[in-house]
Amino acid sequence: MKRSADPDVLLLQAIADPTRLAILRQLSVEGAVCACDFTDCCAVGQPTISHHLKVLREAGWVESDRKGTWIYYSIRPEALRRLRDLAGELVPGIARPANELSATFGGLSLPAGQIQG
Amino acid sequence: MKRSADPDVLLLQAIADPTRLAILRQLSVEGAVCACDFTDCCAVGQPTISHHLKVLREAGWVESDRKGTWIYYSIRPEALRRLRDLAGELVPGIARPANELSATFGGLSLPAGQIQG
DNA sequence: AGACTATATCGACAGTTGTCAATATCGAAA
DNA sequence: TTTCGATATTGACAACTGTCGATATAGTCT
Repeated sequence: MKRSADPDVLLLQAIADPTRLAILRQLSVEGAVCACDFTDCCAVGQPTISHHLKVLREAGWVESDRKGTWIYYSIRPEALRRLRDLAGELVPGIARPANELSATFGGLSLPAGQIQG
Repeated sequence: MKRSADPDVLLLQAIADPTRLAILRQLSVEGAVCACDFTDCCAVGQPTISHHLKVLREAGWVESDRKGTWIYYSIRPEALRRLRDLAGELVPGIARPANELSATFGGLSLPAGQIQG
C-alpha cells in the first residue's frame, strides 16, 4: 500500500482489513468489548488483536476505557460520521459524460484533455 | 494486506488508496471521465491508472463505456449503496459495556469470555 | 494495408502490511 | 512485595501492493 497523508484514506485503510472490520462489527453489536474478547471473533493471536486495535485507535475509529485489569473498546461516533460524509460525497455516474453538452464534435464527445483547438 | 474473500473488505480495500479515491472523486464531480483524463488528477503514469481502474472495476466500483477510441468510466450506484449499507451497519459505542447489566460482580463488569462459573 | 492513439498487460522492484513468538509493561490481588 | 492475568511492544518474516518501463492489443483514420 502507499504511504498516504490523506486522513480520509487513513480512515478507509483502517477498516479495509477483515480482522479490523470484524472488530468494528463486534463493537457495533455489543457496544463496548473487552480486548480479551476479540480473540474469539478473529482467528488471530493476542498480539495481533492488540496491533489492530492500535491501528483502529490511531485512525480515530475506536477509543479505550480502562476498567481495572480490562480495557473496553468502543466505536467513536466521529469516525462513523466521517465515513458517512465520505460516502455522501461520492455520487453515481451519469449516463453520458458531462462535457458532451458543451464539447460535442460530430456527435462524438471528446475527453477534456483532448480539446486542443 | 491480507488475502480476503469478504466482498465488503474488497469494496473497502478498493477505495482505501489515495489514487483510487481521487479517481472516484473525479468521477463524482464529472459524472463520466475518459481514462486518459485521470493522469491529471493523479501524479502517476498511464499503466498505473489502468491498473487502478482494473482494481476498481473488479471490486464493482466502476463500469466502463466505450465511445470509439476512448473509454469512459463512471461510478456504479450499487457499489455506493453497498458502502452506505456497510456504514449503516456500524453504530457508535455506548458508554458502558452491554454485559454490565447482567454480569456485574461487585460493581466490576466482567468481559464475556471471563465468566467461568 | 499502414500509421497513429488509447488502453491493457507483463515483469520487476521497493515499500508496506499482517502475523506471530518472545518479551515487556501495567494493574489487581494475595 | 510477589504473583498472576491482561495488554502492549519488539523484532522478524512472508505475502501483498503500488509503481514503472516495455510491450501488446484494439480502435480510428488516411
